[in-house]
Amino acid sequence: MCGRYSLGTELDPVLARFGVEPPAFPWQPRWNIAPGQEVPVVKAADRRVLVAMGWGLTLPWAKPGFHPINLRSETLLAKPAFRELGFNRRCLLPADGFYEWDTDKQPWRFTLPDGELFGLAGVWTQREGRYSCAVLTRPSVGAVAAVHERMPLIVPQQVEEEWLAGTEVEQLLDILRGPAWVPVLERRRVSRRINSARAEGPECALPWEEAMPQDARPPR
DNA sequence: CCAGACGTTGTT
DNA sequence: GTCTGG
DNA sequence: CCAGACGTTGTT
DNA sequence: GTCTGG
Repeated sequence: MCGRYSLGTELDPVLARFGVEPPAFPWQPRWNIAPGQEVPVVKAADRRVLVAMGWGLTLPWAKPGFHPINLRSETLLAKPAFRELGFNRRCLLPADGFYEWDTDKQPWRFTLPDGELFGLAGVWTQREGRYSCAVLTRPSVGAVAAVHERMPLIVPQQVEEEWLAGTEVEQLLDILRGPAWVPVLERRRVSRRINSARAEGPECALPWEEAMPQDARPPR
């Protein structure tokens, strides 16, 4: 799945890459974005806008404590509770990396080859004036598959506009998971300091080997 | 009809 | 809200 | 996702 | 074990 990601860049590259105006909220490069936190999200309005959303959906009918951070892209449109979000409330979560833990609880970081920015597919809600969002997931492919069964759904730049504003959502979801768009991701094992959601800074992306010796004795 | 669930992952 | 199960 | 807490009363 | 917080 996708329970931690990064956006360790200044604001300007994000504005340029996603074609949005500067947001109303303050900007901080982030290397350890965790569920429950406020995250920058691109959604379509009159134009694209960059707004702050809580990661974890707040739904009008849900009991407190029910805040899905991921939704399966394969079943999204079939689920009564979520299909409306898939059709009408899609968004992108700008990222420059995401983290997955392997079966031995070791964290790995995934990026595009040149550290390029990319968008994670998401859906959003608004409740009492506050936005919230969830990241769509898919079965892992490529470099991720050896680490974890599931990974976030990445929206290639070529289809971002259709993702945000298009109407053929069902087809688009299939295409995004199809062989034409298998993302080329680089992988590296990173320091276990990422485990704590309080950790922050570029050190969160440090290769495991360089984080020795504190990482020399992993748990289990 | 009303009541109850509605998510993911991984682990058992 | 909307669907399923009883 | 992982880490960390998981209780109460009364007093400061 | 299970829930909350980040």
